Amino acid sequence: MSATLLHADLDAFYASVEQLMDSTLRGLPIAVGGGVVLAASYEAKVFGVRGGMPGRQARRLCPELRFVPGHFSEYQRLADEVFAVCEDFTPVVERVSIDEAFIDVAGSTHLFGPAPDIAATIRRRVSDEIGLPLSIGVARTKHLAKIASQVAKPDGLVVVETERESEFLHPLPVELIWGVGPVTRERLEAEGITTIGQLADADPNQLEQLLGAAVGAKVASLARNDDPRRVTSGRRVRSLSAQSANRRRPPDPDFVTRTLLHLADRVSSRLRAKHRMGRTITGRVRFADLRAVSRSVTLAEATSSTSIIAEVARELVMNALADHPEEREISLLGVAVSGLEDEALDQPALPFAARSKPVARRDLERAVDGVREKFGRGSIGFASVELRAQGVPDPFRDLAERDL
DNA sequence: TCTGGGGTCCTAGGACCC
DNA sequence: TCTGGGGTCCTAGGACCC
Repeated sequence: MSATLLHADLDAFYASVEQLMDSTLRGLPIAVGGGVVLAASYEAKVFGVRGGMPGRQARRLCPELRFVPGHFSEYQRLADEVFAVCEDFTPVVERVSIDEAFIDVAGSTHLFGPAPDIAATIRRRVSDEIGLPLSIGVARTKHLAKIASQVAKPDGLVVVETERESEFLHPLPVELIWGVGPVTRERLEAEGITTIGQLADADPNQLEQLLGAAVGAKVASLARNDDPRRVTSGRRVRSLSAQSANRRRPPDPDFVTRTLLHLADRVSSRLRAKHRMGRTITGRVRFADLRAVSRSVTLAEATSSTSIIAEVARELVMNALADHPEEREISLLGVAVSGLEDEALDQPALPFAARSKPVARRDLERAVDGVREKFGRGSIGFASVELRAQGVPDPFRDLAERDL
């Protein structure tokens, strides 16, 4: 088997788009966002600015940092253009997020040449035609290709020849393995394991002891370079959720009710748009100290109803709050729906009054969906007005919940 | 003045059934 | 009557990814 699998990853994507659209931003440390850094340019990363970082901290690290508001619909449009270029070479393109994808060119090399040449052509075309830097890793497996693209950044191409895989992999730090985050890295380091090579040599039983059966086995097999995953397009979503952080405040029942209605509305309208319903509803609360708790319940029947999801979530959150009377303030509320099923067939065209209550309610909510489709989300809705004023802009939420 | 939002998968204990 | 094992579902929490 040869190296025909590509991992393509747009560099500092949101920030690169802003620099593309406004040439005066090029070469400058910029951050997309305000209260929170959603993305930082490479010039800003040099100072230690990272995505997810509070704006204040970022300013402290880099006083000349320029904050720019996001152009969220542009991000979607440009990313789609980039991966359309990839699809000129093969239909086997698996988007894993807005800014990255796996591409299997095994069936295309007889037309377009060796995989590294295809990768170089894609990079050149994306640069010439769209103007964005794209890093690509080429290897025999997904895992190696992904690591190669990380090593290639910024704006580079790294090819891992099949006969040099161990040579490439073993000196690299363990945190480059997909699934090794801060906690796992720390645990491994405590055992003296810091490189992938050391991990590959470690006793599998010891790793399972240390990390749990599943994580231990996965990490060990990736370190030993055993990764059978194929490139596939079209996985179905397994859960949908919405949450909103707020300034610390007492859990006033009225605020909780209105916020959960808004969140339930976001989740349920997405469910209805996908013709899906869910049986398990989860309510989440985060307290002032950032400790979070959740309560969930599985219903006898799946639902996509705004009012049912909102009401159940309210009960769950109220129960969670009652279990923690010592907590005086909350900092986040969330709603999730899982256990998804395809929507049941509609009830036949009974007269409105003769339909069951849930179906009548769903018809009402569908009507709301229809108005929004025509006039925009803000045109009609549940408790959305006050929520818009706080936190992250809705266009970013829309982007985060997009379908790839 | 301690960090956004949307996801996936795993674990562990308990309930319940056979 | 007691003991045992296996399987599945549910719930709460956690690690990790983009």
